[in-house]
Amino acid sequence: MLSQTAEYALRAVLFLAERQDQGPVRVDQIAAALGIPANYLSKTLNTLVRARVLTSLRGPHGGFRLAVAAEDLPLLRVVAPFDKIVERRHCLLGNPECSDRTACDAHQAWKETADKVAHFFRTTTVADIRGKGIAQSRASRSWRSA
Amino acid sequence: MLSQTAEYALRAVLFLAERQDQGPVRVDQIAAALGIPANYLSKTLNTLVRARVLTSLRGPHGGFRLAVAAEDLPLLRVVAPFDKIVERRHCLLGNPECSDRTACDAHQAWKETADKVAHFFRTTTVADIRGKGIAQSRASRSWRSA
DNA sequence: GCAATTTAGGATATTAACATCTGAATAGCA
DNA sequence: TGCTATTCAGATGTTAATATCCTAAATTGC
Repeated sequence: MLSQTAEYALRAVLFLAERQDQGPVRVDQIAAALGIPANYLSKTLNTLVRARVLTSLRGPHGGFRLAVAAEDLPLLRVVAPFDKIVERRHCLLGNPECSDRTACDAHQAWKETADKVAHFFRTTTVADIRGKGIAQSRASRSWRSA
Repeated sequence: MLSQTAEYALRAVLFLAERQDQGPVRVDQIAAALGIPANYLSKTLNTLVRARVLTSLRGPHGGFRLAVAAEDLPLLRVVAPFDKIVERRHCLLGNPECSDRTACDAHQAWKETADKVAHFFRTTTVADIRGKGIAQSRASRSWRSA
């Protein structure tokens, strides 16, 4: 579903959301806590900095922190730099010319499911899944009412 | 979403479903029609034969055909030999110890979406998406009633 | 049985994802 | 101000997925 890299990114951001008030967190701390290769995570977090999801600070007392409040950070923004979740999902069979009007055979049947997935990543924020034991996310709530 | 290989498999099976009554179809015919590398598709179709999705016939007038009626062939059976769609979807963050009872933070929020995807692949058959312009698949119908 | 055809599948390239290593920037202190 | 420890950043290597090539095995028709 998610690539390894996108999964690392998401887990790291969730970890940072927990420690948002404790100043910058070093990459080796995150890597050790989550069991992720430190140098690779460094590269991944760097990508998130360029995507304005995180801010970084070099030197002693440096590290990473969220650039946005967890409440205003949809999962899509964390994952998008690595996986083309929304775009590639438009056609199950990967047909580039497949739009809603000139639909391939699988398109209509798949569309509804794909929209659910896209909706989840767009509307669920980091804050929504930060605490443990959440019964229902913002995303699933709005589905039910839809 | 789907690996390249799984996508090839699905497109080929859909193509075969269209020609189910016209006898076996050669791999080079399928490959040419769909723009897929022929030798690679040959391997992929061979995997589907071992998975009892297709039957093959060698020699002149040989080729591939569906081993099952399109109505009785869920997309999951076509895709499963290549991608672990259902299994890996249990936890968004790939935590192997993450079950429904000891859920990771993201689990509950993700579960509902993942179930939708799994349900689509399990309940949508090749026949459901064979014809063009299908308004609503079997899968989406049952969601609405749920 | 022989030749033509077509799948089966092993061996080999190529590409992209994943992981590791070296270098650049910052902060604090002498 | 310049030195050193610290930490992020970008370049380099490694593995797995994708694609190609080539030979073997099976089937048909003559």
